[in-house]
Formats: sequence, structure tokens, C-alpha cells
Amino acid sequence: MLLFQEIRNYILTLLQQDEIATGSKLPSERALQEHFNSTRITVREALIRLEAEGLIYSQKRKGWFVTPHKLKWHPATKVNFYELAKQQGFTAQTRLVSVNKIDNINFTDIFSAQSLYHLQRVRSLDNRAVMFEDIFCDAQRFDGLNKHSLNSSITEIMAKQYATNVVKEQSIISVTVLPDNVCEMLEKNSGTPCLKVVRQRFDEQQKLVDHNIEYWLHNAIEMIVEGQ
Amino acid sequence: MLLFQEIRNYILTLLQQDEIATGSKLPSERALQEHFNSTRITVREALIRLEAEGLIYSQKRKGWFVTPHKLKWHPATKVNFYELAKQQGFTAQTRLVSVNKIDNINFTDIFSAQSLYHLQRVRSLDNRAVMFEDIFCDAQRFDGLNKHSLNSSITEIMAKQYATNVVKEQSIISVTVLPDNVCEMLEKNSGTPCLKVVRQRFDEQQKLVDHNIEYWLHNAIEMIVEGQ
DNA sequence: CAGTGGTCTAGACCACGAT
DNA sequence: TCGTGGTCTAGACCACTGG
Repeated sequence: MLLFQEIRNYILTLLQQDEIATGSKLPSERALQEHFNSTRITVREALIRLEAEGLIYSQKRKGWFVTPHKLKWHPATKVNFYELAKQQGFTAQTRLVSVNKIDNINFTDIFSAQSLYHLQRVRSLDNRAVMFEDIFCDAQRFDGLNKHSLNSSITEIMAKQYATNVVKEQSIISVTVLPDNVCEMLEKNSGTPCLKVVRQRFDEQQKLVDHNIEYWLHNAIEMIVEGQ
Repeated sequence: MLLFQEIRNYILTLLQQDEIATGSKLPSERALQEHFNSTRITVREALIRLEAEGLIYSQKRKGWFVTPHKLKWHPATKVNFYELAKQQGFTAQTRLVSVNKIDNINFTDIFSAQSLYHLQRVRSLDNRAVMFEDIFCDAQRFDGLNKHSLNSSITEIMAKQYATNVVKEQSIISVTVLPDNVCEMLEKNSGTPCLKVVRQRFDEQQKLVDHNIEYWLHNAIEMIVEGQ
């Protein structure tokens, strides 16, 4: 058995024997190195592997921690993030990072709008930042959106304040790593794997309501898709 | 800028300038090391990063290659793998690895069956193995399944030979790494990231038809989910 | 057989976090 | 200030691939 695999298995038994509670810190890299009479490179090999498996995660320069349960998420249904989190025993938070009005240059092919609102938000579960999103929508159509409280459901604001109902959506889901600016927001190391979701939502007239890009930590989420 | 980031960017420009065709080999690690007057560890840091981003992939002891286009896949619709691949310009293959009749011990909670068929298959796009799947179904219900050609659509065989139609399905999708036995099948290194899909399909009587576990190379697939 | 990738050692320096 | 994680050097051995 390879050395880094042995170290991986050793840490795994620590997790399984509940010697390290969910969310708490692993022994330091140098402590593990000493325990196995090895080097930090090899220890990190094992840690990075466990991170890829989704069992542990690192927080920039703070250490390695045990991954909490994953949020089960249904991308194809109109679910409220808070509702969903609550049902599964999490406390959810949303933090608005920025709101800007921008010229529509990037999405001219899909938005006919002249200018767009661009929101950035971070979502957390039990105070752990797990998702970053960019939201784009027509600034004329949703004029004054920036005056509403954007820390909760945008869908609700669009429905109640702008009589806009989403009736259809399409999500494109892929696996990649967090862009560096997102890493900073989520306090993650550059290179952290993630699930990228590009979602477009449409109203009754088949008109594009918003265009969102979500980056989910890969070990914080599990998607459930029902078909037929 | 960090050294491994510079190496990453350098390789990226090679890809973007089409100096390396899709599917072909990158310069060797030692060549890159020399080019940057660095060490293999640092070069591998850059390569592993690009792999996590989905832009390149490694084949065990053969080298690093440029990732082809991703297959766009709709997990919530009854699509035929071959059809889908063909539409997108790929040639698809399916290889049956094994068929076994086993006692139902692992799935007693979901299958009422005494014994199960267990199939293992590998699916490829343009001769690149991109997916491994375990399929479980009731051995009494599909008695003699092993006598059919299992290199094509199981759904079709169930419909035509056993009058069984799938009307509902649920998929649970998560990001993890390939189990080691799957790595061997797909000729990948241990630790390769993947998309894991656990799918259950049901007939008109809401009875479970089959239970599948699919492992997709994360850089070979992009999922599209439509909602509402 | 030469060259490659996979694994590993034994150090080092720095920026940042905790205290 | 001390310990931590993030990055990096300069080697090494082995198993395997491809010619």
C-alpha cells in the first residue's frame, strides 16, 4: 500500500471513529508527518485526496476540517434556499456582496436589454460559505431593484414587486474549480473544486428573466433530479 | 504571480493557440520543468490544476492530453446514449465488463427481490473511456437478461423483451473521485475526480426497475436540467 | 532499452492566523 | 511571536510505455 494511501486511511478511521467531530480541525500537517515519519508533501497528497473525495476541506491558512453533511438540492424545482436548508437542519444565510448597473455587453445574444443589474451574493450554511453567485437581469424591467433587500429571495421580489413569474428554467451543470475572485469570497484556496451551475429563467412569454452563475463547493451539495 | 500559475498559463496559451490539437499529448513533465527552470513537483502542481479545471487529463503513465469537448447530457430525460453522442459528433461505444447473479443483500431496503443481476459496463466517446456503471435489477423479473446483447440499450431490452417501461426516475448527483476498481477500468490514476450519479428508475406501478451507479469523468460531461 | 509518469525524501522560505 | 499552511527546490527510485 502506498504511503499516502495509508495516511489517508488513518485519517479516515479518525473520522469514522468520530474522534474528530463534524466541522472540527484535523491534526496539523506537521503532526501527521511526524506520526508517519514522512514528509509534508506526502501528507498533503493524502489530505488533497480526501478533499477531492469530499470528506474534508481546507480553509485558507487555517487548517483542514471535517466536511458537514451535504445539502440535498433539487435544481429543477422552484425551491426556496432557506426552506430547503431548514428542512435539512441547516441555518442558511445570504449576504449581498455588490449590486451594479452595467452595460449589456457580455450577454447581448441572450438579453435584448441595454443595461443590466449585476448582483453578487454569498450563501452560507451554518456560517460556512458554500456558494457564490452572479445574477444578471434587465435593469429597465427591474428598475429600482437595488432598493429592495437583496439578502433573501430574488424570485419573491420579482413576483411581488414586478409581477414577474418564472415558469421555466434551464441549468447547465459542470465540474471545475472556483475562479480566483470567488476563492477569496469563500475564503478558499485557489484551485478548490466546485460545481458550476449556469441557470437561465424564463417568464410566461418565454422571455429571459435572469441569468445566474452559481459556484457551489463540491463537498457542500448533492443534487437530486427527477425525470419524466 | 506564483510559479505554478505561470506554468499553468503557459500551457493554457499552448491550448488556446491550437498548438496542441484536441486529444493530443502535452510536452513531458521534464521538458516543462526544464523550460521553466523549475522542479517536477511544481510542474505537476500546474498540470493537476489544469486537470481539475477540466482542460487536460492524464492517462496512467502515458502522459497528459487535451480534453475533447464535453458531452451535453440531460439526466432527466429518456435519452439514448448513442443518439445523444451522435447528435454531438461523437462515436459512442459500450462494453459489457461483467454480468453476475448475486444475492440481494445490499439493496434489501429498496428491492424486494431475492436475487439481482449485477452488470458492469464501460462507455466510451471516440474511443476514450468516460463512464463506468453498475446496474442492478431483479433477476426473477428479468430472467435470462444475461442472454441478450448487453452492449446497447438496457432500456430497450426491458421494453421489448420484458414489457417493462420506465416512467419515472430519480438521480442523485455528487462530485467525488473514482473508486480504485473503476480507475483501473478507465485507465485513470487513483484520485481522478468524477461525477457520481445514483439513479433509480420506476415502472407504471411505481415499482423499482433498476438501480444504477454511474461514474462519469468530470471533464467529459456537462449536464443540462430543465425545470417547471 | 530509454524516457515517462507516479511516488517519496529532506530540506527551505514566506505570509498569515492565533494568541 | 510562534505555529500553520502554501509554495518551492533538488534530488531519488520504481513501474511502466513505447520504440
